Parts: sequence; structure tokens; C-alpha cells
Amino acid sequence: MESDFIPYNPSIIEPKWQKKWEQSRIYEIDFKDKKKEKFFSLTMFPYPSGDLHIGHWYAFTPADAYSRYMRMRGFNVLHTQGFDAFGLPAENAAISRNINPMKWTFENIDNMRSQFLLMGNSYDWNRELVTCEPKYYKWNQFFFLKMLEKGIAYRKNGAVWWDPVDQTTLANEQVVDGKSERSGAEVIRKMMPQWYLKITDYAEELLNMDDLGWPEKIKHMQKNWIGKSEGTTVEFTIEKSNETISTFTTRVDTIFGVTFLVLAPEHPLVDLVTTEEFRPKIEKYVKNAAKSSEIERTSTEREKTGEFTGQYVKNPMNGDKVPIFVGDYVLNTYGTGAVMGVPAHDQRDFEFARKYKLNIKFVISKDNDPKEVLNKAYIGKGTLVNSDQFDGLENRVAMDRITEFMERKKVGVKTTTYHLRDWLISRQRYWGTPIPVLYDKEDNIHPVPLGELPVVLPEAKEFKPTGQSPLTLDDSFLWYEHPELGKLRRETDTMDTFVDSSWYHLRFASDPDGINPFSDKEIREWLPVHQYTGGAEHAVMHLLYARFFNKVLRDLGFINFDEPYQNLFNQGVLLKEHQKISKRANPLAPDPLVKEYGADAVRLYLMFLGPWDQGGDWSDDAFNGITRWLNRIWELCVRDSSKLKKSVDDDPNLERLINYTTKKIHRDLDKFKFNTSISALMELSNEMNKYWDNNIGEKQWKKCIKILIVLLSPMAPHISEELWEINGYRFSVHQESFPGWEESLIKSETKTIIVQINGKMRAQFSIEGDTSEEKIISEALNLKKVKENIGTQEVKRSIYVQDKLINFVL
RNA sequence: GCCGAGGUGGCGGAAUGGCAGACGCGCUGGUCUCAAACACCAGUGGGGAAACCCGUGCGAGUUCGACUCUCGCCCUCGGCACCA
Repeated sequence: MESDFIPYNPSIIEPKWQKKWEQSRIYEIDFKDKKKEKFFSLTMFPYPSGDLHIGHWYAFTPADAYSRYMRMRGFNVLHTQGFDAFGLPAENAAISRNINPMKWTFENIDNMRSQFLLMGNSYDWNRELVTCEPKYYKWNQFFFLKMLEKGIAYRKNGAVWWDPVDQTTLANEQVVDGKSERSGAEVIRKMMPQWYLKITDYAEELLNMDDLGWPEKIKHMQKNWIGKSEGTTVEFTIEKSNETISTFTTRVDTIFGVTFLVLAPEHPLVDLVTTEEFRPKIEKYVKNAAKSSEIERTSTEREKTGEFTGQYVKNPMNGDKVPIFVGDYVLNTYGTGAVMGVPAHDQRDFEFARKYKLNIKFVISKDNDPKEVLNKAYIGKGTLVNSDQFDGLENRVAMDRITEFMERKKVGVKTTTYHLRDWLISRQRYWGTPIPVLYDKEDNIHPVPLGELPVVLPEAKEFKPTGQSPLTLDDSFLWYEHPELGKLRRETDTMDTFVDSSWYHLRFASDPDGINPFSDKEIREWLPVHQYTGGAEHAVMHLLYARFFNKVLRDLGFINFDEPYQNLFNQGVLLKEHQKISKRANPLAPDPLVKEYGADAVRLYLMFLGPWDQGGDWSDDAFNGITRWLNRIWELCVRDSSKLKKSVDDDPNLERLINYTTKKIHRDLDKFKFNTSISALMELSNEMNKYWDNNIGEKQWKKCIKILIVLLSPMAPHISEELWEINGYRFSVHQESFPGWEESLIKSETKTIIVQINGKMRAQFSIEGDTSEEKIISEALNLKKVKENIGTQEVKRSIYVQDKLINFVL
């Protein structure tokens, strides 16, 4: 049998349309368009590691489908892509394979760009940005100098986290469980002068996330990380000395219960307070504490230890003599590095007091009985006892009263502390933005003049991590001839690459002129980002830094909005057979799949396998289901409808289904529910197939096919473009409006009424649109099934839910 | 320990307090084929011959009616964790 049926062949149609889209420039933003509302749809850009893996597809193709949908909804959509191109892998490749990092990076970018084209995403590539290009990182330097001017960037000597594998310092956020977030190596403490950005100045503002359309989980993580804590700083005077020790407490109401004080081993006063008699023991203890890792020291399982210094302080409230200990469970990095010990009302202090046989003084009582015997700390509410003039006060009230009292006596002050530390941005590595400052012989800081930016990263020959930036080896970079100051030394550390991604969205939204970091006019129109998507792993790194950067740029007068990303959606993690996908152990490369089944199949399957935010499990078997469906869709849409009858009325049920499906897809795509959108399209196509054999008219068929193709197009852009053409419509389906729906057509003339007896479904029947309740009840009671089930029992109550259900209660 | 998300067929997953299991995979049967694969059609939660009963982690509760709401518990995953 001869047939003119053209089979679905994605390997031909996909490149065909990719080329056509590029030539016709349909995804380029129309800046002249003033009518359409602007919509900035951004996904977190990738690191150019070499290949786009399936995880990238999982992140990028649903975001593209959403962007296409919004474009078809009539928005002027900015959807861009670029490369987060600075960072260690390039440098490590240079070390291990002797390749120039620049060359390595740009080769990867070229490869990944061509892989991006295979996805069929609707990016405006004119806006591509690559962060390792001088024209981009120049502005990192520019913002840095502006921050330096305002005191937001500063250099400080202090204890820093050091990654012994990558041989560089890290920011607090990049240390997870005492390990480097990147290398996995256990970090150590070092004393070094480093560059910081004063993110702590914005701690309070960063806590306010009420107006952000972000997942609660991420907001929570950020709030947790910022870690606001309100309390009182209390000064304890050292006996026979004028020196005081500051302690921070959130429970100043327990001040009369203080029976000891603990200093962190690194506390600067340890040396001063230690008496000669106890010095050998204390020195040994401090030395040991320095040796044990942060993981050991912060383990909750570990028993608290300490060592008496031989010295005492005076409780500022009652003059009690309080022994001073050194204990490594006290962290020098939080609060003041010293705590007051109240064993009766803090479990850690309780254990410590038990171990060292210290007094336990009870000052908060649940029931006003001061004689209560304790076998663990009482940390609940109560009234004060043993607390002089504050006795009888409710403890919450006492906190304020005692703090006020202390402030009058100048022995204490209300204090807010944060867990958040300033952002350490200097790195002792090569492949990053050079920090644009100069030092004279006395180590005074001189900013590089703005006019001399960018400070270009020179080509380097040696990259071995030595603990010093490889730039120190380059004399021509290192030395700077200043007209007045003479020979100056350049800063050789480079910036944390999270600086690059802290403002890249502004650059994407701009047609840069080279004179400015971004275009004010366009920033006003496109920002803040309306929809941002990406992984949750950036919750307290990138996402926090970018919010901070935004507020700084606002305060420097560059922008006028408070938050960079108005709405955020986190996709979940894609697994394969319940295991993490990795290049070696459990590979899943998209390119062969694209070659064999087409990009549309891969896109659709990734969107179909489950709700996007929950992640999912790739299954080769289930993937077959999508390719099968695509073939069915193809076959359905290329049928010759001229064979159909010309003069048949539209079928109202099909009309209803098409309106219902359209509505459902709107609702689902608005919530990123791609999986149920695709299900709805499958139902529609299955039903349409049945209608084909059932006397459908040509006019209605063509209309349904047209809508089906348009509804499918954001998710499967290539096949829908081809089917659009085959059905005789003009290029491009992606420039069509997304169809609306008619609510009145969704409502059916006849309704199916479910009949329940005692809440259990027993029967169902159909009624016409506006049948009265009485009639429905009598009709239901007449059903054979219903009669059987009721039997001789009495119907006590009938509950009728309009057009849906009737429940008889016996 | 604290905070968050979740627990539904053999599997991935659907269900504004109203038919539990949409859609897909897999499986079973059929059509096509010399045969197989593909494709297509039908069936598919468990028990039962059937009527019907049971069934959304467990236990209570609210309700005419609960996967959905409330309380208590168990488990899984993610985050935080000596933060004074």
C-alpha cells in the first residue's frame, strides 16, 4: 500500500528550525516595543565545565518552556544565558594538563554554546555574557572601588578559614560542616590580612524577606544563616584589676545564677587572667584546643571540658566571686568569645558545673519555690528568686528591667548579635578578578585610579597553589610606577567568583555601552528579575550575596530597587535509578539521547517525570512513553483532514475538552506544573484520536489541531513548529498568542451526579443543566442500586452538592 | 535536639473537603507478522464467583463525607545545630 505519510524525524526537523529561528531572530528582545509588559525570566547561569549534562537540561528546559509560555501570553520576555567563567576548575585544568585557563574556558564555552543550541531554548544570544572577560570583570573592580570609598570593602587581619587543598581562604558561607564546600577538604584556621565586604551592615535588612515570592525553605535558610539573636552584653570586672570581661547572654534574667565564667581558648584576655600557679595547665589546654579541628570542637556529642585559670571576676549585680575558666566549647567567633555560666538554667552550663563541681544556683522558679532540686537545667519560663530586688518578677519582664538597670550602672548594654560574618572575598588563586588596589612600602592602601580599569588578569605560566596568588610571580604585574608615590605593589589576590554572579542579572538586562556597567534605562524597565530559577544549593551563598550586592548598589545610587529577584523557584534534583547522576558512576549524557530521540523528547520527559520542584528519577523505560506519544501526536497532526465531513456541527463535548485543557495548562504552567500540563495534552490527544473515527467535522478538527499544537509549543518547540507548517500556518508558532478559554463552554449541559450512601459511592446518573434539587433527590432514590442499599432503613438526611453529588445519611 | 518538605498501586506520579489512583511506565490478553520487535486495541489497587468488603505511614478527632483539616506518634529526605 502506497502512503504519503511523512514519519516524525527529529534529527531533520530540529536543526532545520534551530537554524530558522536564528536567522529570523524571533527570540531577540524587541526594545522598541513599549506596549508589552516586560518580563525578565532568568535561570542561574552555568559554570563552563566542558559539557552540558542532563542536570543542566533539567534546570534550563522547563525554564525555557515557561519563558516561551510568558512570551506567548503577550509579555516582552528577556531570557538570557551566559557563563560563570571564573573559578578553580579552569586553573586546576591548567595545573594538571598544562592548558591555558583562558583557552580551556573558551573552548568549553564554545562547546557548551553549541550544546545549548541543541536544546532549542529561546535565548537572546546577543545578551550572552562571560564573566572572565575584562569588559565584564572591569565592573567588579569598579564596584569594589566604590565600596572601598564608602568603607563597605575593607582589609583586615584576622582568623580566616583556609582550604588546604585549594590553598586559599574561604568565606564563612563556603565552609559546610567544617569542610570546604568546593574541595571537601577540612578547613583550618589561619591569621591573614584579607579583603572583606561589610555584609553585616545589611544583616537586619537582609532578614526582611516578607515581600519576596521565594520558597519558604530558602527564606528560612537565609534567616537561619543570618542568625539574629537579641540579648545583653554584661561586663564582669576581673578581681584586683581594672580590666573587664564582656559576655553576651540572651538570658540576662539569670544573672544572679552565674557561678562561673568561660573564655574561649583564643580569647585575648586568657593570658592576662591566668595566674602563675595555673599557667602550665592553661597553656597546655589552649594548645590542645588549637590542635583539635573545628568539627571536633563543635560536635554536640562531645563532653564539655575546661580548665580553671586561678582568677575570679565579680558579678556586677551582687558582687559574687565567680571563677574564670577556659573552655573550648565557647567560640571566639560568636558574641564576645566569653560566656557567663548559669548551670541552673542552661544545660551546657549544667553539665560543665557538674563535671567541675561548681555551684548550681537556682534563680528562675516555675512555682515560686526556691528549694527545687535539679537534675537538669530548668530553661523554661518562671519568676525570679534569689535575685535581690528583681525577685518575683516574671522572667521575660526581668530581662528588660535588669538590662535597663545595667545600662544605668554602665555594666551592661542591650545587644543584638548575628551569626552572619562579613564576606571574605579575597582568594589566593589566579583565575579570578584582580582586586584593584596598590600598596606602598608601609602597606598603605591606594586604590587603582578608576580610569585605569580594568586591571587585566595577565597570562600566567605557573599556577601551582602555593598559598600565594600565582600573580605574585609576575613582576610586570606586581610592580606599579606611581607618578608621586613611586614604586607600588599590586594586590595579587583575586575576588571570590560569587562577586561575578552578584550582579550579572543587571548586565543581562543591559545593552552595555562600555562607559557604564549597565544601562540605567533598561534596568528601570527590566529589573528586578520577575522569575528566577535554579538550584537550592545557593541559598546562603549566591542568593544572599546577590541580595546584599543589590542593596549596596542601591545605596551607592546605581539602582533604585531593594531586591534583585522578585520570585524564585527551585527545581529539585534529578536522579537516575535513585542515585546521583555522575560522569563516571551513573552517567546520563543528553547528547546521544538528543541524537536518537530528539531534543523535544528529552525536554518533555524531563518535564513529565514529576513536579519540577521535587526533582525526580530518570527512567529509560518511562522515557519511551514520551517518544511514543510524540509519534502519536505527529501522526494525529499530519492526518489529511480534507477527508472529513464539511457540514457537521461542532461537538460540544470536544469543545468543552479543548477549553478545559487550555484552562488547565494555563493554571499548571503558572505554577510550573509541567508534568500535569503534559498529562492534560496526552488526554486531549487521546480523545481527539477517538473523535477522528466518530463523525467529526473538518472545521472543528482543524481548530482542535491548531490549539493542540500551540499548547504544546512551549514545551516541545521543534515538533510544534514543523506541525504548524505542515498544517499550513505561517511561521512561527512561537509568535502565536497562547489561546484563552471560554469558561461557559467548560460547563457541560448534562451533569453526572454521584450518589453516596453514608459517604460511600453507590451509584451515578446524569441530569440536565438546571434540574431542581427535589427532582434530583427523587430520581436518585429511584435508582435500583440506591433502593437496594437503603432497603428498609430511613433516610435521616440528604446532602446535595450542586451539580456534583448527593449523599443520603441513614 | 530544632526547623522545613514529604510518606498514595509493581514503578514515576494525579486528585478547589465530594467517584482515590488522572497521565505515563510496566504487566496481561488480543490485532498485525512465518516469527519477533515496533505499532495499535482492550484490561490492569488488593480480596471475592458475585453482592460486596478492604485500601492514601500508624492511632485518635472534626465532618453527612477526610489523601486533603486538627492533635499525637512512626519513618524518609533536606536544612540548621555547643550561637551563650
